[in-house]
Amino acid sequence: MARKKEYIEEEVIEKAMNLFWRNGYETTSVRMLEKEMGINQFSMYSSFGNKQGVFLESIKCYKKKAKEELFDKLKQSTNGIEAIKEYFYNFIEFSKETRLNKGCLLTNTVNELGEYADTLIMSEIVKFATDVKSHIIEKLETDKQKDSETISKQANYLMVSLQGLSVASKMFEKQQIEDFIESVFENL
Amino acid sequence: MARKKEYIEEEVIEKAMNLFWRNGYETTSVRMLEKEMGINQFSMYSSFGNKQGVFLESIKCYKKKAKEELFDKLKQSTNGIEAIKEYFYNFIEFSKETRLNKGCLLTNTVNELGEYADTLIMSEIVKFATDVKSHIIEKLETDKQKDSETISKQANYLMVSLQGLSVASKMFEKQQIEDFIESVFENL
DNA sequence: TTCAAAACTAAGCAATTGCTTAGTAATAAT
DNA sequence: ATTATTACTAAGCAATTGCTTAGTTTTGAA
Repeated sequence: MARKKEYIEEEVIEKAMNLFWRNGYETTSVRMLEKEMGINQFSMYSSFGNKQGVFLESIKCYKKKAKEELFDKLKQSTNGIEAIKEYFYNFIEFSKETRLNKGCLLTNTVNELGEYADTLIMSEIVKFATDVKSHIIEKLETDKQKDSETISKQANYLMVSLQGLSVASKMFEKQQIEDFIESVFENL
Repeated sequence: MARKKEYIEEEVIEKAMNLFWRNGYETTSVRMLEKEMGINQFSMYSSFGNKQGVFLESIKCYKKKAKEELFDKLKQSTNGIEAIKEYFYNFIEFSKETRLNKGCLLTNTVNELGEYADTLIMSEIVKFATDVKSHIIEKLETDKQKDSETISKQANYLMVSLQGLSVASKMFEKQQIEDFIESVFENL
């Protein structure tokens, strides 16, 4: 009855996600998205509603990639704290760009949009952060000697360190980043 | 011979700086600057050339404030590592906004503009980061027992931690931030 | 083969962006 | 008082923003 789409939504969203990741939300225009996704504006709007819709789908795509390449590996690993350290190094690989890294898409976004960010976008970011933290807590809890207060404090410590890693890897060299990761885990 | 300016450049730049700090570079429009600075676009352009010029002057203003409220205090203090910890807490106070903080203006900027940032702006950011690091190294060196390799590694660790603090304080609550600072200094 | 439904192209919309310019008002040495 | 110099107001510039719409093409059930 009706004409078929000439693109696969998941495929073009992955392209959009990568552009947002490299470029940020505000400075990525609909024209740039058009080019990168390889589809017309009409198609974009009919598939995803508006620019924010494209971004929300991009976040979903990012979460999926992060799950596959970061969270699943963390869960599978059995060597406690060392597994979290591996997670830090995996994140650096995950967010690698050219010479410098592109950070975490969601950390970048909260840093760019701040508290004026759209409610929908913000709640997705908060959900993601909660997820990451719970994965870290889960790993910390494999050490039965730690009381819950220690776990909470160490989880906060690691979460903020991870944020630092995300931003710092966008402007610092490899050596400084590795110094940082090693130092973070020296005392746990 | 000629008419007098009806504003003091340093005064209106401080207002511009605060707007950029709260709002970011790209999302701050010339119209918003006009309102905040209380001067006409013509005056803005005749005093500072263009939007980038206003921002570069805002960076100078930020550096001056940071020197007065952060670096000078750090230099004066004599209690080694503890002084750096004080610096971390002072930064939180320095960047306080409403419920959440507004981070470091320069960290925000590098995170927003990335490597595509204007050369002039980027070099100001790098210079600032170098300054901060040298202040930290200077404080670390007061402990004569530390060899230069330890100092370098600890300086990198503290620099990235500071970046993490800047970003994390924009989205995390006070408790998590304080947990982080305490943990950072537990092992030094 | 017909035809309604959906997807395409491309032109165009109002609003906003950074920036400029034409015209007027204030200043102080002459 | 005149005059050259600078600062002001406010209107307007082209370019870009996110988004829409008019018109055409493809599709497959009837």
